[in-house]
Amino acid sequence: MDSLEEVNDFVKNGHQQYLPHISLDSVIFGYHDQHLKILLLKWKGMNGWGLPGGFIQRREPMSQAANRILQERTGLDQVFLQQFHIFGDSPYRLQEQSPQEFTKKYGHVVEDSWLFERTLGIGYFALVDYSKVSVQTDFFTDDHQWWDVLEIPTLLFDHNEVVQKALATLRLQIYHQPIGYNLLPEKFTLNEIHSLYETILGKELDIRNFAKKLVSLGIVKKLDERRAIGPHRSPYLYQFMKEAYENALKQGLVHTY
Amino acid sequence: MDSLEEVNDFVKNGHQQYLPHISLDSVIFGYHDQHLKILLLKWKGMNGWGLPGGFIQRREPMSQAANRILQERTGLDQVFLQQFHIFGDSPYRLQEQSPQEFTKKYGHVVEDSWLFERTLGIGYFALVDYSKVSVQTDFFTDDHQWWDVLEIPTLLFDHNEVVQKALATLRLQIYHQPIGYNLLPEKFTLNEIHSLYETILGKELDIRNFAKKLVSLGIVKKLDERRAIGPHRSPYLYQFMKEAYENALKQGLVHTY
DNA sequence: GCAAAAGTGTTGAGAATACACCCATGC
DNA sequence: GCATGGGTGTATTCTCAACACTTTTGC
Repeated sequence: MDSLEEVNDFVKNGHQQYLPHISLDSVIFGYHDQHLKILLLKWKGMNGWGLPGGFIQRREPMSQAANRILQERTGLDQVFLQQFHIFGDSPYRLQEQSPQEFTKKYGHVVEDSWLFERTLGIGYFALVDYSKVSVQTDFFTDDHQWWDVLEIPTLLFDHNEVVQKALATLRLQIYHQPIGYNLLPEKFTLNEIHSLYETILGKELDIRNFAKKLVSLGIVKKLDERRAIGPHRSPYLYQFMKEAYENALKQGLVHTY
Repeated sequence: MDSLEEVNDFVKNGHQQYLPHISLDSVIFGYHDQHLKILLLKWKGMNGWGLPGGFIQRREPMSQAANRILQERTGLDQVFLQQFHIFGDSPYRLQEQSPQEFTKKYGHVVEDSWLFERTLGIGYFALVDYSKVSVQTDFFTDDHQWWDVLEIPTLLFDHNEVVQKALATLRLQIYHQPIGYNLLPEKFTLNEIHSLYETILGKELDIRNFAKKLVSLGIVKKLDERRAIGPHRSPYLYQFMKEAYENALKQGLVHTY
């Protein structure tokens, strides 16, 4: 959606293609340099940041819409993607938006649009390999940036609430499901997965006990390879045991870290 | 909504009052006689059972809508009520409904209605005191019944999936949150809460270990009272420690049963 | 006294935690 | 040789799980 014509059509007639009153909002987590980050977009004209999102096509399964939106935005496919909450209570989710606001923001006159009506937001979160993402912006957004989860600014709409809920869900989920397959490269060092878990949980984990745990759960295995890392001892590489991992995803784990 | 006029108006003009494309579906759990039960309604004309549900008013917070619908249906207020999933993938959630079908079901001619459009379902589950519920039916339903969760029949729409997901969520949640405050009378015996947990989890729990656990978590306390139960030894009564309970609700627990 | 349900404690195994020193590498 | 990060094992504590007999009560 780049040309003015396309945008005009979307604003005026989008409800013929998309379900009105429902948006999908994606919290895309990436992990880089021992920091857990979230992809934010800068809204044109509003001078503020918000989550990427989109709408569900009239005859498209909801989860397919979530995948499509992620794909369009990041180029990624087949990543971990999961709904976690619906947002329909905050003041922003109650009121209609005004046409004047819209015109002011985008310098674009519109009398009426399905976009101004009340919209509930379905929150999805994704875990992606930071390095593989190539972000597309569109007419409504003109910049993107990865933000450390500890330094998220005040966001547009109710998106701070959405991010907080996503984080809380991720932290809870890590007790029941293995996490990391989509956040780490295929082969990784113990330190990398260790600080990933520390980062997500926001607390320190003894690395020796942590390694024992992961291996005893059977979801990672130590390889016979090492990675050269400059002036220091070369760390061993680890890899997820795909089968055990998938199994744990489905069955759920009960344990602590 | 009883008179034909009201129903007609709802079918034709309901979208002026309610958000289209979105319904709320409630899985109402009650506990009675050592069985976990779900409240189902019998759909008029369709000869099948389904979950109670409703729609969100245009300017009503979503969670308030969920409470209102529960209140209208059961007379209950201030119970545990929580969203757990949105359903938008099953074949039933993809297609529009046909006016002919509607007419056949309700013996009622309608050309077109917002009710025929594709509708996503927001699943809520409630935990209620079985004995306090007094069920209201409406134009679309003509009977109600509590069904044992182990004996749920084939339901209308995608409601079997909704029920299964609600159960799975409840079972997962019981590892992180205390449950029972809304399902049991104020004072209860150890046996009662014990079989509640056994029922929800669908497995046996050693009653001695179970009691130790609950007390050590600090969410119930043993009272100095007993209940007379006929020809047998009188059991002690227990009570939830409201503060610790609320705390555990908010903070989450990590432990096993 | 007997049938039915309630009450109660201990032990062993396994898991979680805490903790510190040596190794490899490049400069 | 030294600075930096990586690697490894053991002892202690705690939690979980398993298990059976005695007490109360009304008839």
